Amino acid sequence: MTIDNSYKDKKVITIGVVSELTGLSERQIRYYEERKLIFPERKEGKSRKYSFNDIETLIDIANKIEEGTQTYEIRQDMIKKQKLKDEKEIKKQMIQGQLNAHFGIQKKHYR
Amino acid sequence: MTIDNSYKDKKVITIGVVSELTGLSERQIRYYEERKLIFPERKEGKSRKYSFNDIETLIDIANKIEEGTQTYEIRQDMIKKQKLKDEKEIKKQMIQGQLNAHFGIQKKHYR
DNA sequence: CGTGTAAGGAATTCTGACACG
DNA sequence: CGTGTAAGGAATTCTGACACG
Repeated sequence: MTIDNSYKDKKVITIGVVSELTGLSERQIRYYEERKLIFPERKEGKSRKYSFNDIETLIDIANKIEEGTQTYEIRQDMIKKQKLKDEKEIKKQMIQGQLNAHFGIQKKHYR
Repeated sequence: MTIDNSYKDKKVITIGVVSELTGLSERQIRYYEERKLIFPERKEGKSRKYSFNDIETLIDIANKIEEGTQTYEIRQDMIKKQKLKDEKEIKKQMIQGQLNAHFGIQKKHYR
């Protein structure tokens, strides 16, 4: 689940290819960026570069819009989901911290 | 080993990005194509598109050339390796065929 | 042989704006 | 609100060629 993100997350695809792959117009793709739904990379005033992950996100966005969802709502949902994810991560780290405090040093004995 | 080739093999990257990612000049990248070492995709007279796999291949090529290997030799090696791979695949299928001929139908009884 | 470069053209991408609904 | 489009400019890519070694 955390393996091979190397390719999926690399922002290397131009908007033309993204358009072909998603079936969306370049106008739509740029607009969803304006509405803060996707975040292509841009080096020194150059052209936008997208990742395979961005493409999947775009397909999800397109589906939701077809269902009548507004970009604002989509954004709220994305923020909410991210928040939940962050909280889980923090909890996980806290529990790990507790465990380490109690058993961290002893661990060495087992190995 | 056969999972997630979906991204690695998709030809979606322009030559400019490939150049950045490999450190090779566009001239070099096009030349290696001329020497049949890489095979970008081109739709209707459009620009070349490369995959992440192509990028890895290019890095290997660059290393070999630095060592003094000529493009012709690199190509021969690639052909040889491909041949070995094909032969293994055929053998595998033949053995599978034999097994199926003997036990193929009975398999159903076990399940 | 492998690579650089200048040349001219074609295709791509970008932005800001007007339009419609 | 979400999307199309024409407009003009900038950046990208392409090919064939000459150059060097």
